[in-house]
Amino acid sequence: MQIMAAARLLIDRDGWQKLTMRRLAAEAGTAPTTLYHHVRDKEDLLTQLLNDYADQIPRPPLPADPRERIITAARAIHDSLAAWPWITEILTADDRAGEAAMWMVETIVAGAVDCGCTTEQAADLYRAIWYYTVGEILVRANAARRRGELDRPSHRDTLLSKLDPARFPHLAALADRWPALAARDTYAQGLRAFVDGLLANAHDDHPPRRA
Amino acid sequence: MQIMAAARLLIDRDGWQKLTMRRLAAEAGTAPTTLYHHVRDKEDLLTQLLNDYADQIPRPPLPADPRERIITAARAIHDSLAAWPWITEILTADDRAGEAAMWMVETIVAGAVDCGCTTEQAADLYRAIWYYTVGEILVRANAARRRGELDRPSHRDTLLSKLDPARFPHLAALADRWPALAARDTYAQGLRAFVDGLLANAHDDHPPRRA
DNA sequence: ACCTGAACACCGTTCAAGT
DNA sequence: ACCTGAACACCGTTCAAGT
Repeated sequence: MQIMAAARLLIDRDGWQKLTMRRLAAEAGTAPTTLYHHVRDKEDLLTQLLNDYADQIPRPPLPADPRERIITAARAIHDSLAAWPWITEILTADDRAGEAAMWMVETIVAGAVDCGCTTEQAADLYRAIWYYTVGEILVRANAARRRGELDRPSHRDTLLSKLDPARFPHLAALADRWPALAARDTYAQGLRAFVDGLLANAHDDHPPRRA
Repeated sequence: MQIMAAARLLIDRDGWQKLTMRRLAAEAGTAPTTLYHHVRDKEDLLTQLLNDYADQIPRPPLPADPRERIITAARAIHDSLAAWPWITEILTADDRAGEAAMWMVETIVAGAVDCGCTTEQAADLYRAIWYYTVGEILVRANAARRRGELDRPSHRDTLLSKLDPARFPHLAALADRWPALAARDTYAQGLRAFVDGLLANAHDDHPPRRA
């Protein structure tokens, strides 16, 4: 559909905050009111965009080891969302996450069960990983956007450099290295630690058949 | 300030999406243009609201054990943000997190260092916990808002109940229990697992002096 | 069927003018 | 100093009317 292509173009060029029905109509070469014959309202438009994108997320080959399957599935979703981070904002603001992402949920829950979790523990593990993934994408995407918009010195960085070393000894010592540290992509590393911790804690409550 | 009190009232009553300069002026009993003598613009207003709230977050007494200090600090921030979740949206969208939250960063970094982490590992640990915390609050707050707005059946839940059991065996089996499981507050449990996993992985790379 | 202009009920913000 | 009405440049959406 013509409209969806125009919407994708505008979002990539100007950011999704700048997408309005009127701008979209101008880009698509129609009247704003015409759009309402193709989508119910703006929310519906964004949902369709979300689902189209979700359907495109490639399913990676899954390793045999269940723990690695969990990590592979989470990383696949993370990397796809990170490539178009505004999608995540709709995903959390909106309910209609499509069936497209369900393979990831199933894969993670199945992996956790194969690691010896109960189904409840597996569901909790999935949710914990989802929270971590969403948070990482939102925080880092907004930080990146700000770096692009602002000229140079972020508020947080200047605040860090002026901290009282008596009250904040570790932060003051880290201040000049902080921007470089915060810019690193540590998602995968954190994910691995999280999965390890979640599985270990699950086994404490409910030891698996064979350790 | 009169204006800030009115803003808090409106946000609590109607949600922060509904807060507009014009509505706020009406509530405060002035003209919309008058607001601009007290705040630079709408973003400035939200930032002031954020900082006022952050200053109020109580600092809990910190236990002696460094791992428990990390968990206590993270939970204190989490619980405060969860009580007024829209704050988190501004916190991620906006850069100007005040000095008020810095004690939490310092406490977590210091706790990680006391657990044997290098400063880099401590900074990574803090960031990972922050991502998890932000994600948990945003996802759950939006889910709760939707439960309030929508009449009853969430899209996700109906989608879950119609899953093909052949392709999604675990999810299909969990479908009817999913809403109840997802409504549970598992933040603290996940936090503990995450901290355990992060510290264990850090020690693999860099074993602490005394284990 | 598909499209549209006019219109409605809103926004955030500026600025010259009032007390 | 503090406040304000008029105005500007926008929004999303509806609806009767056009082809």
